Amino acid sequence: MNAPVSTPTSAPALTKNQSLVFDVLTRSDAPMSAYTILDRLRDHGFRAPLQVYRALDKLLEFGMVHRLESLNAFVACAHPESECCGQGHGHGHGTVAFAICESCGHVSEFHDHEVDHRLGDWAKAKNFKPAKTTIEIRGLCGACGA
Amino acid sequence: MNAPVSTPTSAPALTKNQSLVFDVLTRSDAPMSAYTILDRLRDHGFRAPLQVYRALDKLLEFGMVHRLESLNAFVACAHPESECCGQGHGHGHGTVAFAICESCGHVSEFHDHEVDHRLGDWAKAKNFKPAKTTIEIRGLCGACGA
DNA sequence: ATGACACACGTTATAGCATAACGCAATTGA
DNA sequence: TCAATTGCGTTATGCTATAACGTGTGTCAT
Ligand SMILES: [Zn+2]
Ligand SMILES: [Zn+2]
Ligand SMILES: [Zn+2]
Ligand SMILES: [Zn+2]
Repeated sequence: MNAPVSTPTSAPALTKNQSLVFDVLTRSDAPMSAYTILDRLRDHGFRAPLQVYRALDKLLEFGMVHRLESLNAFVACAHPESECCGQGHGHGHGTVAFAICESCGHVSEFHDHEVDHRLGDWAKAKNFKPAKTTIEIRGLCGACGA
Repeated sequence: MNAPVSTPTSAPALTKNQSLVFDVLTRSDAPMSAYTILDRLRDHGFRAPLQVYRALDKLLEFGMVHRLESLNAFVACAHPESECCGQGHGHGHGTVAFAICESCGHVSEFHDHEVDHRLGDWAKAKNFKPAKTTIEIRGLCGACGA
């Protein structure tokens, strides 16, 4: 009874908990910490952090959610579904960057091919095998900037 | 008696605690968490996390130490002291990137002008005012890679 | 000198983020 | 049917970071 529920749409089937977490993140206009998500889902039966973390682990694996390392928080993926450097797993997007407004909390997700290549070249030159790349710009968005 | 001690060399004068923390980080060949630093300094009178965090805050401000967001850990700056995009504060280096080996823990700090500009251009186009940029590549270093 | 101020420090307590370890239930596939 | 896998719920624990309080010490203007 806890198995993922298949849908007629695309994307991997989500379990109930995964759907709940994903919905909360999707509706939010700012990153959320795992504990904030937990609080939003108390009414839906969530009682412990692990319920959230387990769902997040899967959503991250599916590429439907991103973790913001500099914030210890999570956002729903904002990709237009299909991007240039599809790289195999899940949603299929390569390295992505985030611009995080420290005033209003808004996050812009974007991909810059050039940056990606440039870092790839450095890695190749140093014989470094990249697994996951984090790019986060903290600052003030257009609406909040002086 | 707790004021910074002036030295004949360059760089800002460090207090005793700041020096101790910086020395530990400098001697380490891998990033250290604040609590690991604390443990290393018990013999020197450190008893509480705040002693470490306060020293780290200053060292970060001076640009002598960097925080690795994806690791919640800290490293001594590995710059050759003077770099291209000096940007005012402290040591005077612009945005820097880190390649972190997930096997041996070794960290390479580098600066890529092109990447820096590219992200700057994106920000300018979006009217986003960057304050601090994080770039971290996790993977396997040349020595550890298959 | 004396007071105001800034700053480093030490201590205790608390807040916030993340995982370990256990056992149960349902699904899958041999 | 049996074993392997996956998701789930619960309790306890560990790691990371800061709040709030008070102390001592230099600096500098009065
Ligand atoms: Zn995305
Ligand atoms: Zn904003
Ligand atoms: Zn540096
Ligand atoms: Zn290595």
